[in-house]
Amino acid sequence: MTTSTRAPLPTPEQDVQRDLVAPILDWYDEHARDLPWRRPEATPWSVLVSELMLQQTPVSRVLAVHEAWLQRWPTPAALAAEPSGEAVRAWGRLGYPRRALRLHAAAVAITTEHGGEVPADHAALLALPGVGEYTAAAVAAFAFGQRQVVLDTNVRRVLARTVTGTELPPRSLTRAERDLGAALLPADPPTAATWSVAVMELGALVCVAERPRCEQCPVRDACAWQLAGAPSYDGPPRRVQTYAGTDRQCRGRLLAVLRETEGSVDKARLDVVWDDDVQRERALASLLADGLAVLTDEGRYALP
DNA sequence: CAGCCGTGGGG
DNA sequence: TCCCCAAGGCT
Repeated sequence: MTTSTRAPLPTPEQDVQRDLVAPILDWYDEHARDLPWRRPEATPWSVLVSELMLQQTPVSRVLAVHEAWLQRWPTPAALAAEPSGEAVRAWGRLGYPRRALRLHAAAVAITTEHGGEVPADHAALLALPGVGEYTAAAVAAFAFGQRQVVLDTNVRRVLARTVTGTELPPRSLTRAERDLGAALLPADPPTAATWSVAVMELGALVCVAERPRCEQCPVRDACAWQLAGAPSYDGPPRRVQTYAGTDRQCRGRLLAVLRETEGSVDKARLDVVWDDDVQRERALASLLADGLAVLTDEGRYALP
């Protein structure tokens, strides 16, 4: 065949498409987990619920709670019709229970302001309680197939390694990372959405934070971090989050009592789960302030 | 923007 | 045991 023009030299974008994007899309096609919120029949509400639950919480612990949640509240309106305390109770031990409150508040907002339908618009999603930049982009992409830059901890780590050549991304999201994410995003919206979930999956299953399974990685040969000899992270030390003895642990103990109790409890029931009086009172006050607990007219405590 | 907000599994 | 950290958001 004859061509009237010589094929142009590959641009950097085309190199990236060939070396990074295509292999990761192929890898995802073969290795993607079958997760409920990824199935074709998954509703935007199911996706939104999953995203809130997955914030800082592993998939393995989300699965059962997500299923029970969707069974009980298949629509935002169904959840909005119940007291927020029921959301907190059904949240179980997923952690960060304020997320349950935010999800309930989001359900109320969706019901009252969006006719009961999860909005598809990024700005409208962002306005929902508990929905930040990441979650808004994720829902727009995964529930509605939009072309969005989705930058979660997995994506940031994969891009840091494969493109930037560092073991870990910066502590906070940088302009450079946003630009990089935008530059890599395929032009076609459905492909872009798949790309976003594919990079996340690679980060979750292969390009993990500790002991990455590089031997399984589809882009190992193109990985800047590998090509640089896999230098270890040299930034400022990452803050280790202490937990034992903290207010967080104390709040968790107190809320567990309320969660396991139908109705209200006497304060003595709370006093026995934490020895330090000062810390316990402070934690209880913070739960009340957060709206995770209420004080009844009888001086007892309960979920809202 | 640094600090805070839960919980449990794996190495 | 202890340490790391897992699809962030909010103030």
